[in-house]
Amino acid sequence: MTDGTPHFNIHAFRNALVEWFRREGRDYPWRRTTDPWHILVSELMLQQTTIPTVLGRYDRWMRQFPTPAHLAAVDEQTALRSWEGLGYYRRVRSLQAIAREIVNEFGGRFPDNAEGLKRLPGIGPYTSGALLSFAFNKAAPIVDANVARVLARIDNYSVPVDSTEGQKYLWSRAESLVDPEHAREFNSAIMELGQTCCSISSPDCLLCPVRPFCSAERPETLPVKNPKPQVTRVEHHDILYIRGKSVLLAKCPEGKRHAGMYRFPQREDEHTLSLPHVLKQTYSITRYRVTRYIHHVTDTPLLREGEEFVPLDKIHGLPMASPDRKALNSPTLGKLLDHIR
DNA sequence: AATTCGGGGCC
DNA sequence: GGCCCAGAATT
Repeated sequence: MTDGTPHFNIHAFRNALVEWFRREGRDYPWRRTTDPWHILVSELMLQQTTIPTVLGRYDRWMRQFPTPAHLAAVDEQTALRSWEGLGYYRRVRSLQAIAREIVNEFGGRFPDNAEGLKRLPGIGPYTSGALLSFAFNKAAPIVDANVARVLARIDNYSVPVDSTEGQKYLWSRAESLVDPEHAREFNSAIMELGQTCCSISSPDCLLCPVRPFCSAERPETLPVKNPKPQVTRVEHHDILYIRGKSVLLAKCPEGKRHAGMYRFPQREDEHTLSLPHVLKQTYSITRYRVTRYIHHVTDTPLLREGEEFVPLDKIHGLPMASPDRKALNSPTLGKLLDHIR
């Protein structure tokens, strides 16, 4: 059933969804504000990151950087350190670049149109629509994983939602559905529906406010997605080398993964590999399944580009990826580092 | 059109 | 362990 059929009354659909949201919608910090800076921070944090994770970080970030000027004023290292643990660190670089542009070029004001917003780094179709609707209450469409799931089910649409054709269809559909009178609430509502009634594996259609408008025959089988890339297993060998009260760390180069962040130096030579490891970790990063060994080196290693000795009391302030921070805070390494504390 | 970029939470 | 996510940028 689509809005071309006599059964689909678009006004009734919008009203049912918005009224349900007014009753049942959950309270998030980013739903208590229309300040574009606060909305922008929440949207960048939430890109490919779950609400529970962001809830644990959002308020602290907003206290530290209450305005674009606050983030614009600190160095990149500080921004990365504050983002630590959230991953996809390009997001915080984009956020800081936006903050500086807003302050220095736009007199502290955000663009309120899609063309202006999409020119900013890290802002694509979704985040642009989110800012326009959540901050400015403009009738811009949004399509995220929640909206894609809801729309695919409502239309019983079985083309992969992550295909070009699927994306084109969903964006067009979202644009035709968004309520021009209540854009902010409508977009919040359709996302909320995807998180609650219209969840992935066990949709609760009995509680769904828009069930009369839904064509899904087997909702749990929708949406269809393209297959994921295969997981590759890799092994990394890194070193812990202590000199005086300092530890040898490497700064990750620009343009690569974890750019600007610090890590334990990598060594894959036979001598290092022959040393027993003091720590073994396994973790996943994007499509890689990593087994990582940290070897305790006592002979002075040859220093490489980007490697430097960092006093132990300075390491806390440097940005590190989660596995490295966890390694540093592990009891095993902690015991070794206690000697130089 | 495919790949790169993290990490935590959940099952 | 595998799966998922309030995506965007790059190749």
